[in-house]
Amino acid sequence: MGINERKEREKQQRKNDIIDAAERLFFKHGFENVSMDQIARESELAKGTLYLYFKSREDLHYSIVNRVLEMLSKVLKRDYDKHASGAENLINLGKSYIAFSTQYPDHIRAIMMFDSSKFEKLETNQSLKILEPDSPLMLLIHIIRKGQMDGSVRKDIPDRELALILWSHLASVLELVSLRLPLVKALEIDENELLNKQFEISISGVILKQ
Amino acid sequence: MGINERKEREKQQRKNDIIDAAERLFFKHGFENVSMDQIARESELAKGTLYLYFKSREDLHYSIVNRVLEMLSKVLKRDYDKHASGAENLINLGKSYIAFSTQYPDHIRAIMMFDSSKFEKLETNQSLKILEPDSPLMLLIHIIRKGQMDGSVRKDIPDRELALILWSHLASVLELVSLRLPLVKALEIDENELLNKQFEISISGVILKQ
DNA sequence: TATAAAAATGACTACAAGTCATTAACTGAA
DNA sequence: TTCAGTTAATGACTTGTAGTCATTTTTATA
Repeated sequence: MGINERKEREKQQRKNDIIDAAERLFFKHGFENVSMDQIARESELAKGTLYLYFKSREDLHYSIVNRVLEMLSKVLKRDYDKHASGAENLINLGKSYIAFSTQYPDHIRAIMMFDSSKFEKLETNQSLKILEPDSPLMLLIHIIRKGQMDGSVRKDIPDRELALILWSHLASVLELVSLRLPLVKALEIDENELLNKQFEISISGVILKQ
Repeated sequence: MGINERKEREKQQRKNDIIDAAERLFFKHGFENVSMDQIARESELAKGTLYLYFKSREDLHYSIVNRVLEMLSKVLKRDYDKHASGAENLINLGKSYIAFSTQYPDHIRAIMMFDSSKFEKLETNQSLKILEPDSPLMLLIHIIRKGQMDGSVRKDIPDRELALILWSHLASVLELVSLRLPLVKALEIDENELLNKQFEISISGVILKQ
């Protein structure tokens, strides 16, 4: 059945086109300031059509987020070194994430703007993507487990718990820098230094000195 | 002019009454699900009146947040021990904050739900309240500075920077617990343990062993 | 008691999310 | 080719809500 395959491909393509259009507008004007009508116009479709591909505005937003997470995931995996220790990988992962956020500030903003309290407005499977094997969080858990095995990471806290803590630590400072920069500036703090220092603090609480 | 004073007092009172009403509804239904009309009804005023006291819905939300921060500030100050070292005070402050969040989960939710990207919709002076001398953040900076003076806290990172990092670390895990509990549960993690472990991790990266 | 100032009102406007009856495009069989 | 059935797309419409403002009510003052 070649036709059904083609249709499926076209459907995915269209979905991607809509996400592209939404992303363009979002990066330009900020998500808050972009309406579904505008997205429809930008993607050269009627508004109703958007709702054939996305359950809600939130769902569309999350699709952008999700694509960013996939990008991030690829970068993090690329930098993963299977011969290095868990601790080394942990440090690399943090650095990669920070580099990514410097390179794609708009994309990071998109992630940080997503309000997770609206999970119920998503297509049913969407919200569980963070728990899929390929997600950044899962990679982090894997690295921590590895570090606990090779003795370079503390063992007294379960891997999943440690991962969640490190992830949210880094994310919180990224959020500070990408959404609350005025506050950071008001305290006369350099945002890059802030990111690096925070990273050093939480990493030093987790890896074991050899 | 006793009359003007009385009027000012009544104005503040009314403002507080509106915040009370909004808070009741918010705690009951979640902020997203409460309209200005409902708040008007609950506070037995017309909708237009609300806008005499608050510039916008966001401004009203922030006023709730602000009152919570004042509560928190009082608690933290009460637990401040001027005879203890900076490090000890730092640990106490963290514990107090965590205890507060356990005691008043709704209030913490209100803080965490506030979207700081909407600062421009606030009454002009509102957004700067975090930088006022009495705020929790400023108390934290003070404690860190003290610790740096008495040698119980690392000196290589400026006080303001360290404070912001610690604050956002703790806040991020609180957010996880108060807004993203399903994720925490999906990873089979106990939320109280998560809070305590995260606290231990970031604090150990900051205080100096004697 | 009259007048001015301040406070409160709620009908109204503007705008955006989401729906759905209708129309258009495509497909596969006759 | 044609046509019926299916799938995709449309956009006018509904619904809900934030915020406004001309009007009314209340309060202070002379």
